[in-house]
Amino acid sequence: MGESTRCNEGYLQIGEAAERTELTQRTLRYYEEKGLLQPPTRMDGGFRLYSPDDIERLERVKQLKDLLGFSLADIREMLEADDVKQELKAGWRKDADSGEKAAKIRVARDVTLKQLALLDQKLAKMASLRDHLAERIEKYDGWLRQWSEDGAPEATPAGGASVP
Amino acid sequence: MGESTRCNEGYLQIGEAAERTELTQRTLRYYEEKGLLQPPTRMDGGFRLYSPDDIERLERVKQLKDLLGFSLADIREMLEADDVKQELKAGWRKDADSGEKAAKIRVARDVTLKQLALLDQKLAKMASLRDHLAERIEKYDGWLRQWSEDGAPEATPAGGASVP
DNA sequence: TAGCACATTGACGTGCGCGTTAACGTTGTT
DNA sequence: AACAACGTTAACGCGCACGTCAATGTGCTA
Repeated sequence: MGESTRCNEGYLQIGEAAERTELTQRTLRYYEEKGLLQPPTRMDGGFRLYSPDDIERLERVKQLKDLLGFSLADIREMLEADDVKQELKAGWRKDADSGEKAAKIRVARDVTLKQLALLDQKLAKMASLRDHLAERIEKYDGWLRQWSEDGAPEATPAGGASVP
Repeated sequence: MGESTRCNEGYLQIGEAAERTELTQRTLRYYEEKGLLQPPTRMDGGFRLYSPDDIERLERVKQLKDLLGFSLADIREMLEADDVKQELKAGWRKDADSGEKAAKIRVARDVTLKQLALLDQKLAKMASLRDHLAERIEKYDGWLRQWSEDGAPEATPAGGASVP
């Protein structure tokens, strides 16, 4: 078969996982080594098998790295809150006493809150920067208008980028 | 004198410049080496003297680095638009023909526009991430409420971070 | 003029985030 | 059984963004 319906239900080998996430195999192994993913399951021969959840996590790592420019260590920290969520999704019904559960959830909640606060700070600063840029553009346009009225007459059909 | 009213009008030596900007002397020299600043003026002996404009620029570099996580090369590019602004501020009245000026300004404007578009993309993605985090917190709170109603009764005065 | 804080260049070192190569094992097909 | 395609670990290398000496020169003060 040319098309690959290879491994069990949506589980991917490292090559395919790398393609899907647009990361390199080296990077996947590196992230595993650095504890950003819990080690994926292996085939009998030792080949890594990435679950859909693993893929999801890899995509979150990528997102965080591209977006925030954080170090992998920082990202590792941030993802620890995710882990609690995963533990919830998995078989937690029949687990230990509810006090522990609640405590863990509270920790995860607080961590997430701090992340949110941090993100809001960044967003605010970036918004401010954005406004500065916008102002500058208006100034430029002002100078250009004044120049073309006052001085030499020149057509000015500059290419524009839309700002939705 | 204990207080330092040292160099001429607001010009700072590298040590003080480093303090003001919260960067290291090494970093300042490195940024200069990499062309992020035009080389500052020197005293007779060769000591660097940073003008207020230099300080401003350093602070912008820092802001861009912290905020966006860009490489210094990227930042260098972004700052080239700033340079045009500076050229405007300086003696440009009696300069070359107005066609050149207008062309330069148009270039700067377009570069700035692209930066703005990029920033808006980032902002959008970050806002989306923010919403995800907020949703998660609500879910956590939901679980916690359900647990405390359904199961063990426990006081829950978790420390909160305000989100203005 | 001595002394001390501060600066200069130059060189080497460091941690991160991978890239690259080598030597070797596994899978699936023919 | 043979073969290509894919995977494994281990090790070295690299570019970036500086940190950290070392040897030397400068500025101000006493």
